[in-house]
Amino acid sequence: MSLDRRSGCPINLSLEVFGDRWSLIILRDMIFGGRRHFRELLNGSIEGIASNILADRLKRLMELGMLTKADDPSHKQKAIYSLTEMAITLVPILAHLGAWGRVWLPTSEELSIRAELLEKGGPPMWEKFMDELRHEHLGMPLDTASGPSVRATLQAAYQAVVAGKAPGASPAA
Amino acid sequence: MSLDRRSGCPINLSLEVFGDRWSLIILRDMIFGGRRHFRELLNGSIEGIASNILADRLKRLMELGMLTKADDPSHKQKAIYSLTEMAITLVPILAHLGAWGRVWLPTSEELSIRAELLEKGGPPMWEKFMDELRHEHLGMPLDTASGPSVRATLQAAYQAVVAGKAPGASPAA
DNA sequence: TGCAACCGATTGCAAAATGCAATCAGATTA
DNA sequence: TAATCTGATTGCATTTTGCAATCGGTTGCA
Repeated sequence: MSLDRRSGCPINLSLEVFGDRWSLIILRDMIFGGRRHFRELLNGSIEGIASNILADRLKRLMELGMLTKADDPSHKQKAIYSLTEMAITLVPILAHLGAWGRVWLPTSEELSIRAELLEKGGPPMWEKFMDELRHEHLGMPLDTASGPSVRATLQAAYQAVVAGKAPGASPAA
Repeated sequence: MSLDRRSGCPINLSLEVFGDRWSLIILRDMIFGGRRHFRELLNGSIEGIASNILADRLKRLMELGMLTKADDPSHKQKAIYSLTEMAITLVPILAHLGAWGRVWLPTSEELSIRAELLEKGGPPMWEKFMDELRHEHLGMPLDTASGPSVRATLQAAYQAVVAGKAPGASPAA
């Protein structure tokens, strides 16, 4: 896909790539949620994307070089979507965006705990996370002695908050 | 203005604020271009925003707490728009966004030189810039012995590139 | 073998957002 | 007083979005 190219300004061009209401949501679910299939993205995101919009955005993101698509060997009709390096390098931007939104917007506690952790982890954590994504999506080698994955760490924090808020659950899990 | 609040996720809420094609362009022109009036924003941006969209987005950004509007004392019919702290803290995000776009998208040299400088300046430069914006827009005191303003520095670099590219101009300015 | 469930989409349609040009009333300038 | 500039507003055609239904093929299970 070619950009409209309203101007050659880096900010404008970035907006032409993901300056809509869904592209970055899809990337967020792939990056932080680990989703790789159409249905996972369709049913997984709390915002409830429509299937035609999802199909359109996946196609667009592929044409822009942010995603690739491959056949899932285990299921003949399943397609598996992978992030490219171009998309993986969005991690610091998403971290900043999450941090900004957490400060200025009415975020919910359980959904902002991950942004908080990612902010506190800072660039070292982002780099570790990007390496893990490169491993998952690009098949790059991964440093073995690196402890639990960043995604697992973020997910555990999320679960802890949800458990703490759920009625009857043990807050001191 | 109330957000649609598709979800309380910080990234989603951030997208609901400026996840469209124009809001961040307007903020970019105010932050980096120093534009404060309707006409400056209308005619100044190279992307060419329509006046009804500009009016709508200014209103929306005001309702979201990103901008304020006041009468310009020098011209009775002129309105002057100011950034709030909420908008000023977008500077690091814009810096990251510009850096990302410069790497991955077909940016033009003259329009990406500012992003490059801002990236090289890093957080210290961003902080200085934000302080200058707080001075301009919020009337905060400014450290006096701080040299030329960040905006002037960025603008000078832009002019130098433009002069170097212009036929007949002196590249070694 | 049958059959329901699931796969990645596609289609049709109404509603909303966008882009564009013309226009507005008041204030300023010449 | 006439032209120009101010921040908008209006009307209208085009585009995008949101939503529900549906599609042909695949899979898992009885």
